[in-house]
Amino acid sequence: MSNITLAILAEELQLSIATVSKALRDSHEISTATKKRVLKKAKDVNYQVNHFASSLRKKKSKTIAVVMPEIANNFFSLVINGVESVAQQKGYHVLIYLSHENFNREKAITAELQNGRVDGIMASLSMETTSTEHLEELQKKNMPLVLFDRVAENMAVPKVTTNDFESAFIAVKHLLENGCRRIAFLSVSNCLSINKNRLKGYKAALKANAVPFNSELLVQCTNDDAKNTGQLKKLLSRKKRPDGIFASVEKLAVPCYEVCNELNIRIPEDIKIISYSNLQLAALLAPSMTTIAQPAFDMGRESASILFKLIEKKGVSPIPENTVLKSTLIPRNSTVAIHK
Amino acid sequence: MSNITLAILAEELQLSIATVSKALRDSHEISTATKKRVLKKAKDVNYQVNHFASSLRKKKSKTIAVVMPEIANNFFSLVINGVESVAQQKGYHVLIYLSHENFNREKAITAELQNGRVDGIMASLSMETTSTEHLEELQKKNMPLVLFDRVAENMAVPKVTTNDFESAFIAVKHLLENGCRRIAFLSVSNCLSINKNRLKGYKAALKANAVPFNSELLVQCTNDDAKNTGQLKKLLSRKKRPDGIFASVEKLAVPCYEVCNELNIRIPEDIKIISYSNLQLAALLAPSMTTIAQPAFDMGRESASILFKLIEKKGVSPIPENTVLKSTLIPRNSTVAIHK
DNA sequence: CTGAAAGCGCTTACAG
DNA sequence: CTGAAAGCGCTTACAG
Repeated sequence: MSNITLAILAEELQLSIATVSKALRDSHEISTATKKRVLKKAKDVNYQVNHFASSLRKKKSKTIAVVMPEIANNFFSLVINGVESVAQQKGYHVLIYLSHENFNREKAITAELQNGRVDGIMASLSMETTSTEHLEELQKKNMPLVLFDRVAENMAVPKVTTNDFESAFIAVKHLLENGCRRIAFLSVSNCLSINKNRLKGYKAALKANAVPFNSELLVQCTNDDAKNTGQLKKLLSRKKRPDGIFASVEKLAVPCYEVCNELNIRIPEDIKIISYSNLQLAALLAPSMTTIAQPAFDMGRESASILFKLIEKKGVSPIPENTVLKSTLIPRNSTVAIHK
Repeated sequence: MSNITLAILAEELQLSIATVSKALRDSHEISTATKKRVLKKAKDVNYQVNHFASSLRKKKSKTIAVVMPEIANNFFSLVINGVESVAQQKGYHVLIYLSHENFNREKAITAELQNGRVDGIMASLSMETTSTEHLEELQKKNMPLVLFDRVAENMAVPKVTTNDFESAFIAVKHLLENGCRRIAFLSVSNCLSINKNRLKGYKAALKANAVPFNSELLVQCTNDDAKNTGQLKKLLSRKKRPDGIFASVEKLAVPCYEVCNELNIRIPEDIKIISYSNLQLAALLAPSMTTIAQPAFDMGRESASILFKLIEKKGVSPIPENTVLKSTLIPRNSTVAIHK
């Protein structure tokens, strides 16, 4: 990367570096004629500001980091899409880091981001994350931080979530109304607030319908697909097996379908399934899957907007706001009541 | 972001900045005792090297950019996953840029990356891209560049692709063997080499089976989902409608299913469908979809590895290598022959 | 309106 | 083994 510097430009134009620099950033101190000359030359030789020098001097990087558990997942890639849409518009660059649901990895990532490489951070926590010291470290350094979806409720930072209690309540109510009485709640971690809220919604729906809560129907899954499938097989092989499944993550729904196929359990006749998912394809499954769609793109866009406000210290209330977006229940054939 | 600098560290340790800097990077010039002291202190106060100062000085950013058409797509998110796996291991940071299949956006992105912000670039071209001047600009500046999947064949840079001719040949052969005679090829752009190769494979398979080529069955799709659906509706409403569909992109297969449902065209009885796709879920569709799975994760990992070699100028042959990975045909129910 | 100079925080060739 | 000094390429307060 041999590059053109301000010094070279200044030399060729017979101007000082300062003048060229100011002309390039359209300073009012510089005459229009000079600006024109400089701009033309800069364009001709394809001059590009050295980002490191500029960032070092200005102490701003115009870069944000998005830290999340994974990316090969419709939800998170839609989030990135949303983030990119704002970032691009505001001239920010987006670094991506994946924790792979691993707490230590998440800690290592946030530790590395403290050196000013980024102006702000968006994070969605790993399923293993129970402590928030690594995030508080960022706060202490005044690093703008926004949490999304899988947030730490106790932290005083802006959070963007969906209405987890409500959507779980509605989903479980939907299952109950379609005749389910033994509804298994598949979750991915019981540490995260998102799951706590969904569990609360689940319990509240049961209570509202006078269905007793049964802790045996809470299944905690992991990041290991094979293990999860095994666990589900066990669950669905029980004598008193569930007649409804409420999956808190898209990736848990797929093995449910697979295990049901394998064990000849009919959906929705024998068991009804509903899952959080953003896949359009859910409509084409056999049977089509009832889903709760989270506004993933909007979450990304919203989180990024808040982060940029925070970075630019514009219109930010001293008390961090919680933004709660609404998920949508999309009823399909995996939960319809079968009238015999 | 109030930060600890080398100067502060040096002050507290009563050492020179140079010594502290060298100690931190484990220079052989520094005594073990001093190194220990410095390292301990650095850890205590959570010192982090300022990335911009360091990058400016060393002219290396330890950052790469991945430029691609979109991300809310299983293929590209799996690619990112692969990239991240190598980047993380090699201590590189990953910037993501989306062209949204827009040529001008792609040009703007690559133009912005010329200022040394990144040490290298991985790119997959937009469906609108027909000229490669913007990439040649990067080459001229000696920016390490690797193209993947949607590559510009004429450029002398390392390319990572899949065996598109072969996989198309096999897919079309599969359709022919299952009785199809009028096979529609849905493509996304005829500029990209990937499509040219797939088209060649398509034609070769027809020829090998003595089925005449019919240009009416080539359907060029766009980035506009609604438009594509309309086009497909027209195609499938024709009197002499196709009896087989070969979709070159995952996102074209889904509307095929939808339109078939709408028009009461049975899959696979009336029409057989095969598509490039990496979705596991394809197995759970109604009917399960025959796919050609591209090794997306491997492509990401491989491209990134080559890029890092290029950056570090280790073991790079003067002639850029073409890496061709193999896709896999996974036969499912959307293409099985129905024996009456 | 233009320019000289300081300094952002680091790394490294050189001196001692 | 340690340190003084130059310099990466930029921005900006200040002088003229």
